[in-house]
Amino acid sequence: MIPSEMICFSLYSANHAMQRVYQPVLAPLGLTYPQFLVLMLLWDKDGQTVGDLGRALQLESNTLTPLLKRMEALGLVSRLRVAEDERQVRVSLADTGEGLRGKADGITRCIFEACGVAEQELTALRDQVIGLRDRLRSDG
Amino acid sequence: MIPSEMICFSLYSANHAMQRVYQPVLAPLGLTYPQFLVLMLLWDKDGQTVGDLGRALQLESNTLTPLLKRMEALGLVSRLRVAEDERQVRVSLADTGEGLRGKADGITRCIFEACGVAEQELTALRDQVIGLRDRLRSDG
DNA sequence: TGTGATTTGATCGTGTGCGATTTAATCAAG
DNA sequence: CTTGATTAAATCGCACACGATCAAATCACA
Repeated sequence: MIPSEMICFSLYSANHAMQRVYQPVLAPLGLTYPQFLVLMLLWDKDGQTVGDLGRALQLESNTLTPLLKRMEALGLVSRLRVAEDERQVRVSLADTGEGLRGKADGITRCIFEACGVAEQELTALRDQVIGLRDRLRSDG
Repeated sequence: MIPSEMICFSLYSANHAMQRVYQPVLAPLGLTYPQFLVLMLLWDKDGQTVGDLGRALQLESNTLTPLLKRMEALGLVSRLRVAEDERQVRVSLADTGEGLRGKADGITRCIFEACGVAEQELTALRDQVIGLRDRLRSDG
């Protein structure tokens, strides 16, 4: 059995292919793919904590903290301890991050076209992939 | 919400979930997930060049060279310049890598069970994901 | 109230992953 | 033959990703 036959490798390579499609779109904005994911979450709901973002992206603070610090240095977000619970850090959109909000639609449309699939078919595939992901998570 | 916006994330998170399933299986063998992928390719066909492996995994030499050097240091593979074309490097299974060959079936079966899906359904999903991946590649 | 357990981020080291560049070998046109 | 283009790896720098661990804040409960 060779890797290309396996579901794991199909996800591995499809994820890579997706990131290669995003790269030329995000690079002019000075964003990486994980940074864009964080912005998407904040555009939807600003002021989430590091833990909130981690639960959404399935990433821990050891990945998020340096990532968010880089985004802070770029003026994309700001980081502030929560007054009621000083353990938590609230992440909010800063000027540059807020300014990019208008670009999001164009980017997602661009990616959708690169998929070359009808919207309905893409939605069905997404749900199947998410279903598999959740079964994998529950077994862990 | 546009699906293309989410299909990317479903692949991203499903790939993460898959690697988390592999990790406890591979760690006792001292392997990482990409290292396991390389071994799978070599178990199928030994003596491939760096370029061959790169085309199969969609990775460049800047990723593969350090990875293969680590695998060489672990006794998993050996690296040798090709005599007929000194630009190429042939990667072959070494003792430790050959010795792990017998474990492959158990690992893939273990992953399959973690998916919690009938084989037929998993195969269909795999083909859809690969189809999407190839359309993404062709547009790039 | 006080003390141990828990929660939340941060830090550290290692292993990918990739854009850009470099080096060495081979090829191709004259 | 030679010289410029091409190809295959290697190198470098940077950004994730994660296991292990730490520090500080908060909680739980006697």
